[in-house]
Amino acid sequence: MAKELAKTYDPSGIEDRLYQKWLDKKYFHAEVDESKKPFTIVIPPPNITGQLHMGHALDNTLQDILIRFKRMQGYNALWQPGTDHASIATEVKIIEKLKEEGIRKEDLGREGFLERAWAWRKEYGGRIVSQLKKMGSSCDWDRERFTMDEGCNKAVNEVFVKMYKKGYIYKGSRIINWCPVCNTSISDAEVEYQEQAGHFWHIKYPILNDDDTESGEYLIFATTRPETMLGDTAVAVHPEDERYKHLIGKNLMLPLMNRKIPIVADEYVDREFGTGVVKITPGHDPNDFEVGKRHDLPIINIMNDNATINANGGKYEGMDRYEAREAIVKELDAMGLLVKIEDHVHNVGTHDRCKTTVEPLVKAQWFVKMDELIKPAQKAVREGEIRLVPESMQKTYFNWTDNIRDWCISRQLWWGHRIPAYYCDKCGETVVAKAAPEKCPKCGETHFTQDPDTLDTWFSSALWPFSTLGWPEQTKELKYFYPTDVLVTGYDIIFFWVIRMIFSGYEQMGEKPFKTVLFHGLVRDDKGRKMSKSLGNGIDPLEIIKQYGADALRLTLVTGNAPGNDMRFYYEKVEANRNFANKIWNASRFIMMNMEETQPTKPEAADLKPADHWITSRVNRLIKDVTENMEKYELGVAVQKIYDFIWDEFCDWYIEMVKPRLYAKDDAKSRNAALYTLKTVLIDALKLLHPYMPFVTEEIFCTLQDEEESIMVSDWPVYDEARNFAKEETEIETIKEAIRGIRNVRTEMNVPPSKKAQVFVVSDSEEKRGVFTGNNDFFKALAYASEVIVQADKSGIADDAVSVVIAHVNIYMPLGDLVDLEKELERLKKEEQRLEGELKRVNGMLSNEKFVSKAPEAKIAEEKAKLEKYTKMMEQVKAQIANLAK
RNA sequence: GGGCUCAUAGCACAGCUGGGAUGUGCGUCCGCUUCACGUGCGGAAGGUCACAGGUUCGAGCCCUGUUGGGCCCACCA
Repeated sequence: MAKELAKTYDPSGIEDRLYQKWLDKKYFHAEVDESKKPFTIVIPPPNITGQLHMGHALDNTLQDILIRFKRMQGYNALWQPGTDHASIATEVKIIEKLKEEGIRKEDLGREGFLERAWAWRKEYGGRIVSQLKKMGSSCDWDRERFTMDEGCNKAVNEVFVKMYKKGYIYKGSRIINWCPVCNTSISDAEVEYQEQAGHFWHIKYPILNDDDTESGEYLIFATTRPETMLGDTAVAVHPEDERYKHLIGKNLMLPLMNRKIPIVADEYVDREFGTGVVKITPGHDPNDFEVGKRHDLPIINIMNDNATINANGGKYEGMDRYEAREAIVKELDAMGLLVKIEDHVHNVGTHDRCKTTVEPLVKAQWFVKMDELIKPAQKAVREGEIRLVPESMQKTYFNWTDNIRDWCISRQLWWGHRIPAYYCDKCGETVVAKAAPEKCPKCGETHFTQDPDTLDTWFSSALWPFSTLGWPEQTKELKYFYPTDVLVTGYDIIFFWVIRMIFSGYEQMGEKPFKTVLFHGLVRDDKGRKMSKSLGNGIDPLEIIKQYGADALRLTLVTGNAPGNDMRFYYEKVEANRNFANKIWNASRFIMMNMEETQPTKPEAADLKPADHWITSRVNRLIKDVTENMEKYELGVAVQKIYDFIWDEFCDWYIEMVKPRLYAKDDAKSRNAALYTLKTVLIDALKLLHPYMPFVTEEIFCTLQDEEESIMVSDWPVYDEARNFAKEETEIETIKEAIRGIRNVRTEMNVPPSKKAQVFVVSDSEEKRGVFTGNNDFFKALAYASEVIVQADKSGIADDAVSVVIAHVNIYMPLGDLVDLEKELERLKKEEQRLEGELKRVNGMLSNEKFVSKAPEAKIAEEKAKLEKYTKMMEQVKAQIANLAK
């Protein structure tokens, strides 16, 4: 006996209950099972600092759709979840919190700070997970991992030591990006360039004679960062520059510091730009650093880690970089060395986390050498071993891999994987090992100090596809679930994450980490702007779920969107999708109300009507299309088809067609056949929809079946040739066309629905007449007919009856006074015109010799059929016009 | 400077390997208390598929160029 369903679908309450049921039944859990084929997705681990935002919502919806789809198809589906320690993001957050308590991280010391950090993780780390659950994500939570858990740490150490031994990891002094606020180095990828209004300070340095006396001549140049002059060790000009050629090799006096510096020649200088003279500060500018190397210039570091001037800055020691800038400009001006100041807009590198202007500094850091490592990653994508969806992302991918630079992996932070390098307290020997060494291999000393730095967050994320499956242990999970099948992620982290996982997979596992990468875009606000904290235009997915339900949100995020494209978020769209959930709910409710007394049984073939075959054939086709689309990751296209099928074909047509049979209780067999078809087609549609809208579909499925079984572990529908009914499809299409024509005419004539009329169906084709007599039950109802009369000719039909012309059939409705003959004539003339156009087009094509000789036969046949159809329709319309004119 | 990407109805978007602009949501107009749903039903209006060439029997889709958005990388001091 079917349960009673509420009149409108209310997701609140239902969703949590169903999710709990799925958890209790362990449906999300996957165990290694050699008898089944695995299908694996590893989650892009959200930051433990994170709050669920629309980006997560989209990312996780896509993954959940794929995993539920494959699970229903019979795969052993594993969605491996976990979270990321997000070193900088988290450390910044904790420091902020400490600040509220008036504590600096140094006060706590490393141990104390880490204690706080772990406590923080314990308190907030689970928040994002519980939020993902609200989305309906079917992750195997029993396998939840954390990028800094014991296993991941083991994997990190293993990789670090191995790559160090291979020479892929090295320590070197390089100019790196330094964030003076976070007090750490950051990688190139973490630098964000911002346009800022600044100044060009034009400054001149005195040129020295060979005997070091001032020549009275000057070299003028411009700089945006005058304070760096304290660290200048040269001035460069272009070797071919006629203006300065004679000065090359001479020296200048660096003002304020009173240091003699050379004039060097370097191709790097652009003669066209400014005065064609560049001051060289190898310690504080990446380009200058390179110039310095070429000319063997000394590197002078004038800055402390907090961006104040150090002892090398002479009397400016202790000043902040901007304070020093002001003081220096003032003094140069006083000395008459400041030529002019210009306004200048330029790009300034800032730290993407805290927006502080980064300071290029020369520091000893750990790097990963990329030139060899990247090769298999390039090859894999080039040769199709790894597929990127959409394919156009390959271009971005190669743009990155082709220009790759060594990866700075050390961070001067405490929260993260500590670098497994140990320095001998006595002789300073470096030992890289998974654990602290017993004694120094060089001097035998037993005391070591571990490198204080930690690793870039992405170092552990790069190992995620295999570290989560147990690597470096050779677990059965690793053997079974690796390589994973799909990675779903935003195109914005191709470089940060995707590329690094790929080369790490090949290097550590000797195998790709995943077969396909499905990219999605950004979720923007309704004006197309990025959602951001600073703009305050972010929309909280949890709020949407509360208001409209998770299903409506999920559908909103995937419909009408192609892979890799950005999308805009509209409340109206969510509302529309909420309405869709309600629509299915009510259709199901209707079916169940009609099944209250008896459950339908499988009908005899003879009891099935054309309409039943039609909808069966349609859903069968839908199964094929949707499955194909989903296999190709065309998730938005697939769900659009399901939506259209359910709303238009199933609800607006089939249910309406079947109503007369449900209400007429005298023909039990026909009623049973209709109910059976309603139920089976609905179940098929629900199954197809389930990956997208897991909650409503489950609730209805369970109520409909009246059992505890779950749709999420039911079998995915399979296309079945035996459920194809081409003849009935054409038949029903004819009836639909007739009904649409009748409705159309009636609306145009302002005939109220309550006013029923006789409907004459005239056709010289016996077959066509059969179609109408065979479907009379619903045709009569949907055509607002008081009576349907099917006959071979026009006898007995009033001359002023309104006519509807469809292919091979003429329909007449004697509406008497309700019809304005003038208007009717006008309508027919319009129809005549339309047909004329159609005929012209078809004839044009068919009389084109080139078309007939070159186009495929099927296409030609199609056009010929149309020609015949339109010709016939034209004859009828012309006859009717002549008739009315009488 | 280099690369990528987009331009389709008033708005936001789909449109698979080229075959009548096929379509969705919102909006607009007209009509409907039809016993599942007004979170609904029926009907309608609205598009030179940015522009200019080309390939083709045939182009929204392929090629070239132009214009105008967006993104990424580089960072000329």
